[in-house]
Amino acid sequence: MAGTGGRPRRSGVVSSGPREEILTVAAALFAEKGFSATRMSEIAEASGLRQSSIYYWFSSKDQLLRAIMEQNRVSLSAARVLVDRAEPAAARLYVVLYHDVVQMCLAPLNFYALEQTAHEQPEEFADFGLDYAELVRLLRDVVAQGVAAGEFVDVDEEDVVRTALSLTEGTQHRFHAGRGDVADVARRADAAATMAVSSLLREPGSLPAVVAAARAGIAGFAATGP
Amino acid sequence: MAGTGGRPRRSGVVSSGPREEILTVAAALFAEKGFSATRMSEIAEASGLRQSSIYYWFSSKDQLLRAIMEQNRVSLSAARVLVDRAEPAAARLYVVLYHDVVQMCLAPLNFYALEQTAHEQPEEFADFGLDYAELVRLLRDVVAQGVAAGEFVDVDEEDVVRTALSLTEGTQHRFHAGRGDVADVARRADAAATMAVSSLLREPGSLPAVVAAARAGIAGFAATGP
DNA sequence: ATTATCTATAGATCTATAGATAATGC
DNA sequence: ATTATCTATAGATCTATAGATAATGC
Repeated sequence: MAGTGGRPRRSGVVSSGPREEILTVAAALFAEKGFSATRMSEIAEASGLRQSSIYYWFSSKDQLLRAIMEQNRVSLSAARVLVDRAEPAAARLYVVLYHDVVQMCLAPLNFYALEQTAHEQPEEFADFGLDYAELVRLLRDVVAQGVAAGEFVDVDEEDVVRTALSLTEGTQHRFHAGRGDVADVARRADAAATMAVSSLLREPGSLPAVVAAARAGIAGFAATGP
Repeated sequence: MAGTGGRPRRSGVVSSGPREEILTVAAALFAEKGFSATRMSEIAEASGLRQSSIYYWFSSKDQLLRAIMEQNRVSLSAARVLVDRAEPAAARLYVVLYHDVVQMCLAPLNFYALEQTAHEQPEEFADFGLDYAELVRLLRDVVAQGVAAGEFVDVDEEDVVRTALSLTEGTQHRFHAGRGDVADVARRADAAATMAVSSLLREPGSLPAVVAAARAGIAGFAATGP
C-alpha cells in the first residue's frame, strides 16, 4: 500500500498503511474524549502527521467516524445462527451475551460513543439501529423458548432482554472507561453472561452444565473463549 | 430570588430562579449531546436568554458542569445504612441496586457523562471517585454476608459487585439515551435489581419473599417505590 | 507522473468580556 | 442603586482547502 513515494513526514514516523493507523488512533481518542471533543490536530499528532494531512485519507471528521463504525459493526452472527439450534436456551443465551461483551470490549470504540453519533445523525446511521432491533428480537425468541421449555422461570421476555443488554453494554463501558486489560475480557464476559442466565434458571444447580455446553458452543462461533 | 429588577428578556420568557432553570436545561443538553458538543448559545436559547447572559449566573462552562454535578452526587445513604442491618443480604442488595438505578435515572445528567468529566479533570472531581469506591466496598460486604449465610451461591464478591454495577449503570444509560418515561423507572430498577439478586440466590423460589422484604425496606429509604 | 506529505490560511465557530440598557427598589 | 439582561466584539480555537514540496516509479 504505502512505502511508495510521498513526501517524508516531518515527524520521521514511517507508516505502512496510514489509513488503518489513523482509524485506530482516532477510535481510541473518540472513545476516550468523545467525538466532538477530539480535534483533528490531536488525531494527526498521535499519528505522526500534520493536521491537514489527515484530509488526504479522509475527507472530513464525519467520514473518519463513519469508517470506524463500519469496521466496528456489532455482528449478529452468533445470535442469527443460534436462534434456531437445538441446544438448551440457557446455553444459547449465554453464548450470545458472552460474544456481545467480547465483541464490544475488543472493538476500538466504546459502543455508547458510536450510539450517540448514530443518534445525532439518524439518516446516515440508520443501519445501526436496525442491527440493534434485530438482536433484541432474536434474543427475545431465545428467552421465550427457554420459558416455554421450562428451563427458565416465567418472565417478561422483553424486559429480560433489555436488562441483559443493559448489562452487556454496561460491562463494555466499564471495560473501555477503565482502560481494561485485554486479558480480562473473557472474565468479564463470563461474569455478565452468567449473571443474566443464572437469574433465569429454574434450577440453579444446572448452571455448570449450561456453561459447559456454552463453552463447547463458543469454540464453534468465536475467536476468544473463556 | 428573581422577579426583582433586571432588564426584561428579549424572548419575553419570565423566570423565577434563572439559575436553577439554566442548570436543568444544561444538564439535559449535556446528557443528550455531551458536554463538549453543547454550546453555551444552545443552553442560552433553551433558557430564553441570550448567549452571554449565562455568564451572569455562571462564570464559565466548567462551573456550570460543576454545579450540575454537585446537585447530582450519587448518594450512598442506602448502602451505608443497610450494610449493618439484620435483614437478609438478598433484600438489602436488592434495595441498594434498586435505589442506584432510580437515582441515576432521575438525575438530570447521564452518569457516564459525569464520569467522563471526572476522568478529564481528576483533581477537581476527586470526591466522585471516592464515592464510587465506597459503594463498591459496601456492596462487597453485603454480598460476602449473603455468601457466608448460605443465602447466595459461592461467588467472587468483587466480580459480582462490578457486574451488578455495570448492570445498574447500563440500565440508567439506556433510560437516559432513550428519553425514558419517568413512569418506567421503577420497572427498570426492579428488573435490574431482580436480575442481579436472583442470579445469586441459592434457592430461586425465595425471590418473591426477598422482593417483598426489599419493598418494605424501600419504603423506609426512598421517595420512589415500585 | 504519481503519491503523500507539508505550510499557510480562509472562514466558521465558540467562549468570554466590556459596556450599554431597562427594569425595580429606595 | 441594584439587578438582570442586552448588544457587540475580541481572541482563541478548529475544520477544511489551496497550493507547494519531496519522495519514488517510469
